Amino acid sequence: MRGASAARHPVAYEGGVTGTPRGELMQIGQVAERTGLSLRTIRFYEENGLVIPTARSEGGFRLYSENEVARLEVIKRMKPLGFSLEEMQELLTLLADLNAATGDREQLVDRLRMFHEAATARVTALKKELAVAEGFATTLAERLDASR
Amino acid sequence: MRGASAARHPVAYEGGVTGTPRGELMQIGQVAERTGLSLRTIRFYEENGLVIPTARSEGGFRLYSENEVARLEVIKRMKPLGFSLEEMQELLTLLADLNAATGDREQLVDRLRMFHEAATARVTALKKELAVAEGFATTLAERLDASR
DNA sequence: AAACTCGTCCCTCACGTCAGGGTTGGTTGC
DNA sequence: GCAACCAACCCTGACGTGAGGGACGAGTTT
Repeated sequence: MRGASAARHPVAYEGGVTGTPRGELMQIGQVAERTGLSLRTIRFYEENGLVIPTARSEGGFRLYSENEVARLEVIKRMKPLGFSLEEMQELLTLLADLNAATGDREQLVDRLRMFHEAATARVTALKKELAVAEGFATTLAERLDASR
Repeated sequence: MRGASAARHPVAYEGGVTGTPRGELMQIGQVAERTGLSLRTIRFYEENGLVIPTARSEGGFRLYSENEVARLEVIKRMKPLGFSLEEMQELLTLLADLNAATGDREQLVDRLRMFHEAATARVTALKKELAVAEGFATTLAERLDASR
């Protein structure tokens, strides 16, 4: 059995002591476990250029570093905003570019502003949805009460 | 041109004075206008047994009564709860059956309770999503601030 | 004639699911 | 000391799903 088997079950996967001694690469299953995403989803994200493994094993296994995991976590945070995968990719590279502090920040910041606007718009939409959902839930509750 | 043209735009569709003189049937376009759903969506709902026109014209046009419009409004209220069309249909008939006060209410009420539970669960999920969305939005705002 | 509607068909998005085969790495048998 | 084996893991590819969107050519209403 492989070392993975030890981490497969509830044996702690803590910082570098047992599991993956910092700097080591993990394969897709471990990434899925840590991010809560499905293997299929992670592969799908790759198909769409969102998260590309840093390496492949001899036999073709995807190998990821902490970097990719972080990227996936960001994506998870973006999801409720309802952006498409394409938009998420754009935003991710946009943020990276901004961090890289390359020349013409103007355009970048402009696009960032647009994303921010879209985000707040979506937030208000979500609030509205939530209100409707709550309303319907209480309607159901009343019906329940009525027919008791 | 149909009388609809007047109502097509923000002319109020108020109680039976101008528009559709109570008791009259309307065709799909008018229903779409009133509910804010697309024609395609309404037809799609029919395909799935959710809302069936009370009648058809000689030539096959769908004709709806206020009843159907009400049903569509209920569906609209359900949507944020994330139920599938099948579940929505079930819930709709369930509510109708309950109103009809037929025999074995026990089972019906039980199912209703399940729906209510699902609804509240979904509400908490929505709240969580909203929180994440808000969090990300402020993250974006901070980035914007930082690169100003 | 203009506006409206019909049914049919293919498209989208973000995955789920299934099939069939390959890889990894530890343990056995020789 | 090394081939065989095994379980767990992973691969690609293809098709399915849910909830519609869009386009089309033809028919209907007004």
